[in-house]
Amino acid sequence: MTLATKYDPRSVEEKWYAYWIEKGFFHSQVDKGRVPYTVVIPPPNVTGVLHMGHMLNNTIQDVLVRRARMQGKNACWVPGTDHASIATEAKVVKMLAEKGIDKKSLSREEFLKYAWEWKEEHGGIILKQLRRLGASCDWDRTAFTMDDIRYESVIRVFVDLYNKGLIYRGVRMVNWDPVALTAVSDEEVIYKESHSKLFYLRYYIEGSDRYIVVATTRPETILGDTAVCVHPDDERYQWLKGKKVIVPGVGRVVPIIMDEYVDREFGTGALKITPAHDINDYALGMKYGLESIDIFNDNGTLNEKGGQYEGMDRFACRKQIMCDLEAAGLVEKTEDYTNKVGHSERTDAVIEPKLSAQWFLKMDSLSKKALEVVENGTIRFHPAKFKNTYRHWLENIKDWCISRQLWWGQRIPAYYFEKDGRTHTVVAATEEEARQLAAEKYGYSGALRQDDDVLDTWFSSWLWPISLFDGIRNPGNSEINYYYPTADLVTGPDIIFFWVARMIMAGEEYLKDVPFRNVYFTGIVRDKLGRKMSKSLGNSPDPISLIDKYGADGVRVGMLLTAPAGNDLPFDESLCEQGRNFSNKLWNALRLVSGWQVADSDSQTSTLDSQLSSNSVAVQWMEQRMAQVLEEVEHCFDEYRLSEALMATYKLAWDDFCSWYLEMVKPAFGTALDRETYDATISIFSRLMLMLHPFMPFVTEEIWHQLQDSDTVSSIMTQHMPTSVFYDERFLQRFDTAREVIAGVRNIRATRGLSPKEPLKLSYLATDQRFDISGFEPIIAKLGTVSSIDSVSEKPSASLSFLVGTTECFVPMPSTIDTGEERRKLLADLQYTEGFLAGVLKKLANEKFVSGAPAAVVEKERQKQRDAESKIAALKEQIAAL
RNA sequence: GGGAGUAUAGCUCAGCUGGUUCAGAGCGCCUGCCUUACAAGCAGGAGGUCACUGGUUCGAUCCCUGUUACUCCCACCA
Repeated sequence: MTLATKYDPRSVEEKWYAYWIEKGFFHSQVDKGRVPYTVVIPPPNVTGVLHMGHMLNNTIQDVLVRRARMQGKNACWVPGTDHASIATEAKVVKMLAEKGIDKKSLSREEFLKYAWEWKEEHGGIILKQLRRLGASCDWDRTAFTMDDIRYESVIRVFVDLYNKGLIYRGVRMVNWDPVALTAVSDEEVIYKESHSKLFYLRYYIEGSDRYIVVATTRPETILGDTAVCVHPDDERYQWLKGKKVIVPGVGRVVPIIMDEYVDREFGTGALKITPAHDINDYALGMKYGLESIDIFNDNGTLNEKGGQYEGMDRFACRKQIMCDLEAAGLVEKTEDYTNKVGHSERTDAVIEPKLSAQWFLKMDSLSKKALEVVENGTIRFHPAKFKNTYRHWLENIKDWCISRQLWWGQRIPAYYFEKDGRTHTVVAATEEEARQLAAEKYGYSGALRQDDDVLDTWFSSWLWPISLFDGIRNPGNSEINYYYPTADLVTGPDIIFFWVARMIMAGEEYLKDVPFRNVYFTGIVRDKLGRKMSKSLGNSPDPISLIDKYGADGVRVGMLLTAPAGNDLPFDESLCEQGRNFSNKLWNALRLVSGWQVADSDSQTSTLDSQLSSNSVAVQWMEQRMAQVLEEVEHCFDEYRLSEALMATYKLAWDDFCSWYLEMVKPAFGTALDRETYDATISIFSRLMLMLHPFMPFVTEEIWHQLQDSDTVSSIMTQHMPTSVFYDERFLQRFDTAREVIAGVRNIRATRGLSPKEPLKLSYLATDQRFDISGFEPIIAKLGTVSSIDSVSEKPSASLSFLVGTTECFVPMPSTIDTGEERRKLLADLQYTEGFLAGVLKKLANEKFVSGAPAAVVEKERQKQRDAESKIAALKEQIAAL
């Protein structure tokens, strides 16, 4: 069979992925005889499309999962999607608007029908895209945070936590998103620096022509002002005690209050109080019994309390009101000011603090346990620095606002009814149960009204590792018992609070155990300029086009090569190119090997390659080198250093295997390779594919198959990952010496203009016992094109030399050599070495060093001295010989 | 305002308990090569005061002080 010069990923990838699915290799089921290895995917938004962050994240998961599977573990990677309430609802609303349908004109049921249709149509694209990447998810288990099992789990948990007294409803100041028209949690508010203005407004004292100046960034909120506050110890304002002021432009008379909350240094030291629109003002309002005037509609426009500004948008109102105040002479001055303004994570709208009735989850007891398991190492973070972030958040945690004024999500199972002039609440999983409860507790049997709100998306995500195995509805079922806790979680540090911490809480609450043992935090994928990849910047490459261009293996390698845990990943397409080149390199190694003629030694001895003697040494070396790298790789995986593990394997394959090993055993043109070496080569090559398979699933499967007797094999996926065995370090070191000799010869050829084809006679001065190339002579001869290797006691005349360690090696000097150039080089080397020796001697002359340092260190220094001295002598001789 | 982290070759990063794995890797770059596996390649090579400053030590890229620069997280200063 002839193989194409270039590796073609496309056909190979399609073929093998279909094969893997067909054979059910990704599927896992409970098997008590095997150790489980579970990973749950961070569920992407159901309507999302794959971006580079997903690529990185899922590549890492796949590497871990495939490796575990090959280690004989029962690997189970559960995929799924998140309903992403706000994001998805916003998309559906937008889609409807494009069709000319206003959400407000629809009933809840009608809207949800559209939403589910949309989900069925557009949902799950991202999971299909993951297949292109090679993700070995157990697709039979694909879940959705709003499918029946997950929906019911969420509802049950809500009821349970309510019954435990951990969930309560209350009127609080919450973060209101005026675009999505819902409350959001503290974590969903992103504070961004913004260039705004600080306005200084005059508040006249009632019945006086004196005024005080108050600074504000939000002049429109004066419509809701119900007090002005100063510091009780502020000398400037003592005279204001008990006075009242007139809100500028509004005319309302409000009291002056005095409270230590006020920062005397800021602005004028006087603060306007708008209890309805600022969290701190709200607290002060409560403290002093102030009226709370809400001036906004839910969508951020002014309501009827806004008087003449009614119906205006809050920002338009800001401008207008300043205009009007200016005209009325009520503005003292305006300054540029930089402050942080909260934006909605989902809609980017400026968050409005708003007083409303919401559901909250108490965090005190939940967070305590969650902190403990990370502190005591039951769960390990990689990198560990995120423990700090985690601790800080949990120690300062506030109750979680879990209700959202949306329709797309799990509807809160709280039911209301009126009896005896009061509103009562019952919480139950179904309306039927709620009815019973109402009857039992309150003797009520009329109609119930269900709460309109749905739950925060994260209130379903936090159960993910449990609900995927139905561990909420069926506690103690065989799946949850077997697969939980999961092994590794791979996610971004940006959702450590949203998701990681809360999953830990849910795990402790419902299974009394952690949800995972390790958390691998990936970095953020950035572009070459260090900018975050985003749609608006247009700097995010489309992952699928990258796969089309470089192959899935190429892209995977590209992502992994520069992605140490927790570090941001400056993505550059050339990395994928490197990955693609590597695939191709492996492919061509296959082409080489499969083109070899093989001869059994007893039958066709005469046609065997004459270098046979070097082959067994080569095999021996490659085996040892592989064992060494396997050990290194195992160590890397233990510490979740995936990019290092890949790089070590990459070098083993490219440098050691291709550049050295294959060159060593490669038969001369027209000759055959002995059977023994051929078999060893196939074996080594195959194991190399196993080592690379977690990183590059497709190309390794393809090559591995071509290396086997095709009728006896199933898949590389079902093979066992090789493990490190004993290797002889001294042997490997001695081989490196031989490598240096070869490099030395090649260097001389390259720099002195010697033909690469003309054989050279090599000799060396055997003065240093560390220099031991015995057994490697045939290899040196072959790769260095050397016709003879001799140990000599004297430098041969008319020769060029190079040093390997302290040993001088020689090749005959060609007549064309430029002795002047040669002399300059040697002199420079001599000068450097003399300087080096001087440093060593100085150190040895230091009495404190000789007596203070360990004997071994001093001896090393003495060795350096001897080496330098002999090198200097050698260099001087060479110079003289010129 | 609080906390954490980073600073090593042109770029991205290793360097685990201070001492020949101490100055490394990959990419890039330079110079030769279309050597019958691979130019998506082969061979060779050049690049660094280990951010700056003091200190501890016989000895510091590594430990401690301080400085500077950048990054991230948290926080209700209008």
